[in-house]
Amino acid sequence: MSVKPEDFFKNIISHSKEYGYIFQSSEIYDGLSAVYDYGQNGAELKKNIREYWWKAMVQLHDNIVGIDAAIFMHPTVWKASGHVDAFNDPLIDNKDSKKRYRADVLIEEHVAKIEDKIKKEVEKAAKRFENFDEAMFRSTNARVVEYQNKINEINNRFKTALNENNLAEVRQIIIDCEIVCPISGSRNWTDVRQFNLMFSTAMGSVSEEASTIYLRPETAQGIFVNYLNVQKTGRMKIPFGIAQTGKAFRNEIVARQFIFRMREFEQMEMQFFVKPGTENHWYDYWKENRLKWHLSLGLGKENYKYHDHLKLAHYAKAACDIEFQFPFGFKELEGIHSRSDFDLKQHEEHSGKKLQYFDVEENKSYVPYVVETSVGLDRLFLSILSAAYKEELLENGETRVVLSLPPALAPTKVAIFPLVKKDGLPELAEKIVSKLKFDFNVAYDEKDTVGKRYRRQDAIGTPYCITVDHQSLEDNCVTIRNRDTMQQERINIDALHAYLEDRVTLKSLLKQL
RNA sequence: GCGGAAGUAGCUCAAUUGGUAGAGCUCCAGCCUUCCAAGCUGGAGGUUGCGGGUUCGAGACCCGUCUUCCGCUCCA
Repeated sequence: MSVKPEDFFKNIISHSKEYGYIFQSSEIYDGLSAVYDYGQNGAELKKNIREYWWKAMVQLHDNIVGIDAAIFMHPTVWKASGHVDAFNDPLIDNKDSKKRYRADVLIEEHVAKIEDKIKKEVEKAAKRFENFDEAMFRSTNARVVEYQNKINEINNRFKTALNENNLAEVRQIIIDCEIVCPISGSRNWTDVRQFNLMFSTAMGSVSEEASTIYLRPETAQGIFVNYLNVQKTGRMKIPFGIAQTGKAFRNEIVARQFIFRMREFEQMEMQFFVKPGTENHWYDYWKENRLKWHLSLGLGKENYKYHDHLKLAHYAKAACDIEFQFPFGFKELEGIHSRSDFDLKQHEEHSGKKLQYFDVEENKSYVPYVVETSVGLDRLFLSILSAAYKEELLENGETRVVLSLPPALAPTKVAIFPLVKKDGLPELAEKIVSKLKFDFNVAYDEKDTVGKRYRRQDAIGTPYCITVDHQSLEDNCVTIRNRDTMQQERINIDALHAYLEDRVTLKSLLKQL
């Protein structure tokens, strides 16, 4: 590929728009930042990816079932999950170094520094005196008392400021403490801004009755709050899983890189409930199983790798990402997390309901542990699109743009052309269309030269093109042309259905798993 | 959010120091009848991202705003 990487990514974005895959949201009104719409081809591709995931998870596993929980949930759900706190950081920028910090972290670090000073005083004194009484020293030594008062004052001010949501005061604390930026060493700070990563809206028709509810930032909680419903009504035995696909919303500070990080995105998650003590086994199982699923798409083994997390989220015991080589580098595609019993325990606490499982073999109840697989549908879409997009230089010197999508996922499976627009060829082509259209997405095109029509289908990733010629009227055969190799073979019209069935259906992918 | 670059037809790009917005491809109708985008004729498509200002006159200059791309953090 002679194209520069940054141009290559730009070309993919242009191509997506030009061929009806992805449009920017509200484009005629100048667009909306980090929100995108799927066009006529994008919607088909996305639907096919979702369906492949769903079948691989739900249909092929007899112990996994799927649900579709609402986007709106009771506000307490997000208190229990930790999102209200964890997604709520006061941020401040240093104007000189252009670095961004969490205001609370800056203050906490400052307090820690003062505590260090106290510690040093204590250590010095401990060396000087025999029979050293530390508590006595701390309460009487003038310097230490002064330090301690300072710490108390800062902490009190900070706590009050946070409770009152007084961001100006948070900034004032930073200024009063003479906190400097570690990089620039300056005190040239911006205002403190609160970034709530959850979108909120109001429920209720009358404003007094209205209560704030959130648009879910992840689909997982819809599974956890329904865990008992599904387990009981489905007579599920541990280990079992609950799968779900759906929209989630995050008010990202920096949302960028096309559809990689959007404010509204779609997740495909599966929470697997296991007996405590077996979680490591299932964690390893799903790590392997999910990579296998990705590899079945045939986009190249070298484009995937695991990335084990060293720093873990508050709920996690172990976590790893499956990363994909996007045009802008290896980035997270799917996360596999060992979430322990954190979520169900939290919901037990906040709801007051028992969310346990009675294990007949063990003859006791316990809160199951959870292993989660969570993949971003839009990221998956982008990974497939960017691996499929190719600008080829042909032997005759021409270039060809082709989307080598996995045939089972392609929006249009087959295009049917009459070689010329007369002599009864269109009629025969139409006949083939009406025969195939019940089982496959088909396209019909009679405009321009056949070569041009091939290229148009290449550009949207149609895996096969069927051409009806004069000979077809005599021998009932047509040529079928392969998108990737551009090779043609002659095949009887009656054999078309079986030919396509073997090559373009989800079944062909599912069989590999 | 901060800094840098950019925004002209569906796409890629022009437009002399400020003087009537163009080309190629695409698209549509027709001719031709050809198995890999290249023939012929005609046609559609733009309040130059949006709003204001300077000017006799702005695509160009100034201010604001929106959006995209590249860096700085988190995540699916």
